[in-house]
Amino acid sequence: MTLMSSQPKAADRAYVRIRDKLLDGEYTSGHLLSEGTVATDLGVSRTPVREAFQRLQTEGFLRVYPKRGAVVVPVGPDDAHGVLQARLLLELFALDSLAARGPEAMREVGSALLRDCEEEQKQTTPASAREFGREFHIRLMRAAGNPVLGELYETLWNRQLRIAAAATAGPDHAAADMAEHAGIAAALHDQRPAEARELLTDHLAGVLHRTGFSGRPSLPPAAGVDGLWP
Amino acid sequence: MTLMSSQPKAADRAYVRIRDKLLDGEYTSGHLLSEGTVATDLGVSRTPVREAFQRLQTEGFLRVYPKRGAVVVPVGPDDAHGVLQARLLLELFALDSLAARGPEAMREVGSALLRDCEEEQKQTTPASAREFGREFHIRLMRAAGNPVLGELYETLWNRQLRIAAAATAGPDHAAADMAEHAGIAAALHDQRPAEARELLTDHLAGVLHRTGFSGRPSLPPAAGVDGLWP
DNA sequence: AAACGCGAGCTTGCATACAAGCAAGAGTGC
DNA sequence: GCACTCTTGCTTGTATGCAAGCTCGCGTTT
Repeated sequence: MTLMSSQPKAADRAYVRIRDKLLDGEYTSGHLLSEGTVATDLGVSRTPVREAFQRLQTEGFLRVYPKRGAVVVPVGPDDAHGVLQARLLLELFALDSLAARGPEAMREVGSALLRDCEEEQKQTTPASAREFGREFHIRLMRAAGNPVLGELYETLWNRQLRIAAAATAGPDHAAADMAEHAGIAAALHDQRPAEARELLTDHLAGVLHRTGFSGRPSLPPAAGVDGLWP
Repeated sequence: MTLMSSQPKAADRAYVRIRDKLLDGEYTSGHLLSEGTVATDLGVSRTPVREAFQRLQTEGFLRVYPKRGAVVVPVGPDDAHGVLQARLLLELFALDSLAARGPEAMREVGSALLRDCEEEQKQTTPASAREFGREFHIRLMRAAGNPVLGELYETLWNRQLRIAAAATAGPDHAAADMAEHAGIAAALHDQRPAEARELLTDHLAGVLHRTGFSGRPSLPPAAGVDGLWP
């Protein structure tokens, strides 16, 4: 009889451990790592590691070269800006969808988020703060009512983990994040969608800035509206 | 010496063949298929099939249940509407980004797309039409200049393949698609971004409608603009 | 007759063995 | 000294063996 009850699969454990090593900088950008070495490093066979490599490749962490190995893809300013712009596009869409569903929907979602923000602020740890940020934005995204975009956003979040890693590693940017989250939730609760939009834009700009990158994510204006072309 | 020169990996072949079987309806929605049967069916071992299953799961074709098998996820009206709305969001963003880059950028991209549209129309086959549609929209998306969103869009396209399969299988919806594509390209070429936006919206609505689903994909208005809440 | 238990046959998950490809370096011929 | 080749060690890709889990149905028991 086995002592382990309902153990998560070795492939999942390998995925998490490798991802953490990537986020902690143990595997540095540009480094070439092989299935075999990682497998012996984790104490498992190559098969689960291979599975984890594929997941990490689809999420943008690794790039697997046939018969060569997998390189840790470096994350640069372009990637950071691209991810934040994508988040801005999707999350503003979520806000607009929520607003279009009516004031009571906004109030409901806003109050729930606000309550959990306060709950988290009571006793927060770096780990819980990181997890809360993920929950906050994913719940906001789900409020749009489009499951397809919700799933897309989750992969997007995994992509930005490496970018955000630098941020959460800093002083306590978590506090700033939390305050901005609460502000967005409050604006939703008070049914001021325009303010929520501005606060969200500022929040993502803040995230980008706190990670050490310059610039400010923005979306292009709707093409063809008066004034775009004189 | 081996007769096969630079053979693509068996895993890739398995992926394509399984995906085609899914698109052709050989594997019907809700059907439970196992690695072993598919492996013997394709004449390879379970390992490449397993790899293909994972890819197909991330793309929304299959859902793998531990120790049970993989079920072909059914695609319903909600999925169709969600995918088309997501496409609308991303592609309108691409148009706006392109317009923001200036008139000459629009003209350049539009003329290139228009030229290839005419090239395709000269001699088209069902297979080439399907491939051309993919190329058209992906190139449009890449014109936005955000690689992250570009990759996201590709996964989105793979997701909509099952939805579009019904459409391309129909009479000759390909002709309608092609005409609408050309219209969008022409609007870009003539530097009328507002018209391009409308034509793209109509095009996606047409795709949804031709697949047998009702409704029309739309985006919510920007929240907080005057008139949203009286 | 009904309910319970348990084993057969399926499945996946992981480890390992084997083949093939790529790169770099040692060695040889010039 | 230089160039060329071949070997050696690494890597991935695929097949296979084995253990464990989940279902279902048959047999036994009550």
